[in-house]
Amino acid sequence: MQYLTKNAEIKEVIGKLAAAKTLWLDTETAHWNAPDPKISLIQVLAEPEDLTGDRAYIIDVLNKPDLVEEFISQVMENPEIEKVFHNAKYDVKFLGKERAKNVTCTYKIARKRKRARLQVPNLQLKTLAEHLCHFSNVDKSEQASDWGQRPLTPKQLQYAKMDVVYLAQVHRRLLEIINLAESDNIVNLAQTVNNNFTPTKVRLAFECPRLFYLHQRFGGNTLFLPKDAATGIGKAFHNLAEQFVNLAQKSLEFKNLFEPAAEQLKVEQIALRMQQLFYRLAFYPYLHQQEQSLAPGILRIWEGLQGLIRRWAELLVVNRRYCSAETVMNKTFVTQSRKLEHNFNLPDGSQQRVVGEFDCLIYNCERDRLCVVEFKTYKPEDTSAQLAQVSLYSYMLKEKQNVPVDSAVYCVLPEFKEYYYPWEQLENTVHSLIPHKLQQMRQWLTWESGQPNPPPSTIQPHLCQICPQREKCQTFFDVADGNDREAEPPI
DNA sequence: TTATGCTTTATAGCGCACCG
DNA sequence: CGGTGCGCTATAAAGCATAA
Repeated sequence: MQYLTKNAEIKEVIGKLAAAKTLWLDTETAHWNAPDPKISLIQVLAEPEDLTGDRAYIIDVLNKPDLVEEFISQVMENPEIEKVFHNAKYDVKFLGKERAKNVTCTYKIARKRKRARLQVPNLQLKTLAEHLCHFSNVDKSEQASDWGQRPLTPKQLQYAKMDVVYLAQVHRRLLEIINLAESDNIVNLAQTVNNNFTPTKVRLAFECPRLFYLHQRFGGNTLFLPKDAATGIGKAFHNLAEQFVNLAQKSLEFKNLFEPAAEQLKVEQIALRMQQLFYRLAFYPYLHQQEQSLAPGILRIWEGLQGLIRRWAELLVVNRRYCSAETVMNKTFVTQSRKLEHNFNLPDGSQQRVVGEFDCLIYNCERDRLCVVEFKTYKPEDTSAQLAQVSLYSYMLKEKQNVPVDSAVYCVLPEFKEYYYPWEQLENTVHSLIPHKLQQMRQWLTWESGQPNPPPSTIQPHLCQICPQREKCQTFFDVADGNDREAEPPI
């Protein structure tokens, strides 16, 4: 350690320090409690690998404002020199304030990273030196001693030199820790990409892996629509169907329909009354808040709703035998969160998360079964893919609540038609088909143009004729895999 | 494509920990 | 003691991802 008290040697050292790239600095002040504290020492370390403080300078600047000024102008103002302090604000107050350039504060760094990684009780330099570096028995007892006295005690000088040693080490460790944390963040960020599948995507992958691939990579439509593009019908229907459930549960008029004894209830009559009620309470108001442009579609929606209500009337009449008029609605229409998620174990040992939400959940008292309902507002072209989709809903709900769950698909347009899949049938589908399919889907998505084994085209040639991305599929896969199309079934 | 909800961003106030 | 500025919290707004 060099303890500098003579003006000439101090000036010489300041001149040397002015050429440094980085300096680790600390100051001691006298009379910190008084109205005008005075700076007493400037400790400087230019060689951070010094663990003993032997290479540290202790510059005595008590009552030497001209030397302080020289230090400020030569070192503090020089933006080429990085000045590292702990709680820099305090020291900089005595060393040029806003004139100081390129100042680093380890206290600030530590605060920024405290929550993320640092496991320390507090952020004092002493604590950081002990917890982050290999120092023990860091003595801070001199910190608040009288730095205005001369001569300074050996203990004070020892403390003064070690402070910058701790500072340099703590600074180095903090930078290491930051780098670690940031590279971790990058990794985490990269893994945040969407790697979930949904039952809808699984259905699509069953219908046509290529369409699934194109949609996933480039977006675009996925619906196999025959020709009449009945736009917006699906959304409107889903909304209205949900409104019906809400109304049925809340409105007394619906409840009153089921007051008579179960044997006296006639499905046709109930259905008609519910249709009328729904028309008056929900559909008519809906009609009038819509633009007239939907007029052609709106009629079809009403037809679909009538079919739906008719079907539900049957179910309600059955359920009425098992419960009261008050409870039949709440019992039949299960309104809980429709969101589902499940991690599937794949054949290759990995896992795949599937998330999704179903349309509607009903309960059949007679069968003592829940049933997930999926609405379709167009003619289904591939019922096995549809089965795959609803089997996922059933399975995921069953896993969540640990009761068997049936599935139904209501094709409400062009006329009401129901597909019903009892759980016993679905369970087998899920176990035998889904894990393999999920694994395939994952592989398909990693396929790049030019590689072998592209996602195969649908095995149902008639779908290609109504495929919404027919041209894209042809050009993309023709270029990528010229002779592959030859192997496909003729359309 | 659209509705929904979760995430990010914006804003502001406040307490607190740091230095000697 | 005293100045400071960061992070935490609460709240609101905007953006983004996602599901069908």
